Amino acid sequence: MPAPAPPTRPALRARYEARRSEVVATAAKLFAERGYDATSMSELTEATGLAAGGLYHYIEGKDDLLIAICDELLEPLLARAREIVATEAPPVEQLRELVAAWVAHVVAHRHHMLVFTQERQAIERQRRWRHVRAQRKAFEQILDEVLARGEADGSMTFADRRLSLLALLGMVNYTPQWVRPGGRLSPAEIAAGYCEIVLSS
Amino acid sequence: MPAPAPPTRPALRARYEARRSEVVATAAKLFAERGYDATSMSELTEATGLAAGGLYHYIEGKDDLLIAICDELLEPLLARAREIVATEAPPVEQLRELVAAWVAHVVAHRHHMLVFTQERQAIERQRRWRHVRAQRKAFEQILDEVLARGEADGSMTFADRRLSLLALLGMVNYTPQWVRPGGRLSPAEIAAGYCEIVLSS
DNA sequence: TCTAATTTCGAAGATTCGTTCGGTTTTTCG
DNA sequence: CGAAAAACCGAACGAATCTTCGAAATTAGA
Repeated sequence: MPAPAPPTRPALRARYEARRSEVVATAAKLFAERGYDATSMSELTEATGLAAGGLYHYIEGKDDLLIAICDELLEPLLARAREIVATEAPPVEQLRELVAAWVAHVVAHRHHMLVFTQERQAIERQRRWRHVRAQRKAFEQILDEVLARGEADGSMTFADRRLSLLALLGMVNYTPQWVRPGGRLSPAEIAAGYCEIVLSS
Repeated sequence: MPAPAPPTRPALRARYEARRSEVVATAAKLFAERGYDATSMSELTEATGLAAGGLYHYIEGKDDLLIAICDELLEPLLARAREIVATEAPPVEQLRELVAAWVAHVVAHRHHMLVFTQERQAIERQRRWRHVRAQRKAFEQILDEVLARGEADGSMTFADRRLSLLALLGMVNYTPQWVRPGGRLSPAEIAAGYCEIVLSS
């Protein structure tokens, strides 16, 4: 997973990874604003303060950045989602927790999320894109299972559960396109609103 | 609006416009599959059967295609939406008609719609992108006004009307990413499902 | 302090891409 | 038919791109 020349000295690993993560975050911002293919490496060198050679010390190539952005977005979200569904809480409560964590994550990592949703074709032409797809599918399955348990115990009602899942995915994935930091609604309020819309059928 | 060399003979205008529209549709398919920046003009010449020079008989440049795709998508949809809200029907009925027409349009023009939603940054760096933005805003305002009228006469209830509008936009805009021609649900069923989700708060 | 590891530099190279333009073929219609 | 318009061709150009590589500068740790 790490780039071409990760340091062998253990003490330097942390600094290296932190710097790499900075580079990835800078790339996420640029890619979200201008698009992946339209962002040149020279724009990235300018934004990071590194020269071309220095940049390639932390990444394998431009492709690598796309996968890194998705990984940094999906891995912690998926971990949190697994924590929540491991709980004994009833399905409705689990769903509220899931959507709250999800929306908060999406808002906090707007740039990563915008790259993830807007650059689908660019991601799909990378070598390691199946890993990203697997993580996305895993998260969607966790959601679906919670909806299914809620439907089974009668605490949720859906005209078509699959459509409700897709609607929820659409809502949340669209959120980073309109949220503004310090906007009228907090992430928690947005999440609560989405839950009410989906659950009150 | 037309490309560099539109025919002066009136009888040929129709054929010219039809061929141009074919080119735009072919471009929409390629852009939707591979992304705008990642699609080369030589791929487009191969897909259209035209050579480079012949292609530029119908378009001003690669940029032009992006705007043309959005225009062909939004113009008829906006016209239909204006027809619907000019009706005397109650807000709930108007909303159902709007969403039905919208979803049907989005499914019928999946490729155009995928380009419109996925290539936002590419569109925004074009000269004529404000026209596209205005059409999108106009459609969203029509939707918002219908929701507002429904809320005013008590036929609809929203915890937060703005959030319900954004949720609806998210659902429908996400639809082309998962619909398959001949899938389990018809566009009409999808639209009805979305309306139920949004209205039953 | 000294050395080996790490970080950074930046010009050069190879490739790809969008567009142009002079000319040719096909079609229209008087 | 025949002349003007329309449609089309495809090689070539200039610009922009990502990545490489050898060397220099900096830093860590003994």
